[in-house]
Amino acid sequence: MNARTKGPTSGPPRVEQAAGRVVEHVRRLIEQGQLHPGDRLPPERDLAVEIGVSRPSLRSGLQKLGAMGVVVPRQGAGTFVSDGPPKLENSSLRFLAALHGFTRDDMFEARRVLEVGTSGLAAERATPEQLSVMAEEVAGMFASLDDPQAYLVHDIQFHRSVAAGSGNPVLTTLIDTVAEMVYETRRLTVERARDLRQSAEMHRRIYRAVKARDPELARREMSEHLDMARQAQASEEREAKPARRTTR
Amino acid sequence: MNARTKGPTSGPPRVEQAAGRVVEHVRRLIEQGQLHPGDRLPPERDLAVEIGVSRPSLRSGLQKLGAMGVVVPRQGAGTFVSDGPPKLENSSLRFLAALHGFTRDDMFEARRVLEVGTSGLAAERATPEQLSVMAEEVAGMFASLDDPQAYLVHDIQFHRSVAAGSGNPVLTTLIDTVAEMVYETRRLTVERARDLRQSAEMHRRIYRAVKARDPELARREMSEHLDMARQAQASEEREAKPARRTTR
DNA sequence: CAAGCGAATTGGTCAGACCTGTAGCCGGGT
DNA sequence: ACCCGGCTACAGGTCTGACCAATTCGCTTG
Repeated sequence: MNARTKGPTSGPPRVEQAAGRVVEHVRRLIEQGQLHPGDRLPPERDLAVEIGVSRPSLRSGLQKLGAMGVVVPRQGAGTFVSDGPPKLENSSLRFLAALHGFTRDDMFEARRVLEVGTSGLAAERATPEQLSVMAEEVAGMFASLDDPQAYLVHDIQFHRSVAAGSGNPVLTTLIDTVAEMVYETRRLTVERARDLRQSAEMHRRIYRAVKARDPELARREMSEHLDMARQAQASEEREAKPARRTTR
Repeated sequence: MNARTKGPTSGPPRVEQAAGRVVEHVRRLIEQGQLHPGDRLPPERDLAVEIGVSRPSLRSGLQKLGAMGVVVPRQGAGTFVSDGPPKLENSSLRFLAALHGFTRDDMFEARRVLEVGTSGLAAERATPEQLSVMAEEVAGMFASLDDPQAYLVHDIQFHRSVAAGSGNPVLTTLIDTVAEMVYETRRLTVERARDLRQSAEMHRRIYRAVKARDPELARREMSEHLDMARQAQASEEREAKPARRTTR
């Protein structure tokens, strides 16, 4: 029975997973410099032949790459290598949070470690252009003290600009990933925020420390700010749903 | 049921991606506590019917979840919710590195920001058990000064134990992800390492600072150590391929 | 020459079939 | 009575082939 004619192809016991082969193949193309951000991949039908797997398998592999944020498919147009800012798929952290019970405080703490260190680096290296972006965002915050949602956008952008000022894309990516999760929650509660002016003031102090090239001060201000922000959000949440327990 | 008869007439622009639906469905199961780490998912054929997509589409979704490290398929047995330590798929960072040209120094710097902050937290909170794990790994390092590969394993485990000592799973996960990439390279060059004794000595100093509950000192020692490690690896690499010219 | 239309291209999905690996049942041998 | 071997149902892994939906772009037409 086992000796019966093999299936449609010469398929020997391939231990290689088809989807995995696809990922490997694309990785090789990228690492060999044959594929750059923004490039279009070959059509699925061609690529499937090229790699030697069926189209459904190829598609599984592309889904995998899509989940990693490496490629972006556009129906009717093709599949493209991601060209936006580097970003780990945030849903990944979401799942880990749900599976292992990460708390909001854990997130905030991780963010604090990341951003405190990064703000110090930014104070050492931020370019004048980057500094001016920070300044604009601070101004934007002061200009939208009566519009919490708009304020939140400037808040996010300010932190991104500080991260960018460090000149380290790895740190920028990590901060984006963690911060996004925090902000996702915040968006729902920010309407209840008070003391937006005080928050804007703290951002301005961070900016001034960075501009003054004082890493130590920048770290201290950032640390203080994030600690305050954590408490603020906790209080907003308590107010929003006093009976809400931790979503385990 | 719900036969989505998509007649050419009433066809509403259902942009719902099949694979996306699968991910959403599983996420809901997890967040509702109906699926815990280690659990087995329903068979693909059943799950496909339950969600209302075809099996190939379901499989695409599962690949996506697999790429995020949420589920682990085992041929013949079933698909299981990951129960190991939380971990972002490292290949994700590999791709970002290849796509956006992250350098080894960028990685080391990110690691330094993460681990310096985390070692401070560990100094404040590590439990006696965690401290003893750290001590064991330090001992392991001293015991394998003449076996670079074995030394490297203890090195890795020591850093993990310090991260664990912070009690913050988010930080632990992030450090694992970044560190893994660094070690991946290191494994190839560690044979050329010199000064393993000095490295072990530095680890011991970190351990003593953590045990002494001195966050400031722990941070300083960790920072110094990682800076030294970065230089060591750079020198190992230069030695490994001195004739390597611009191949890019 | 410009606007509009339709065919070719390309991703998105489905259905059915077959192979391979795993785990548990069951019988025979010890 | 116990243990070991093969057998079988189950579950994941893959393929073929087809059709739908969105986009692009060349071609026709006013």
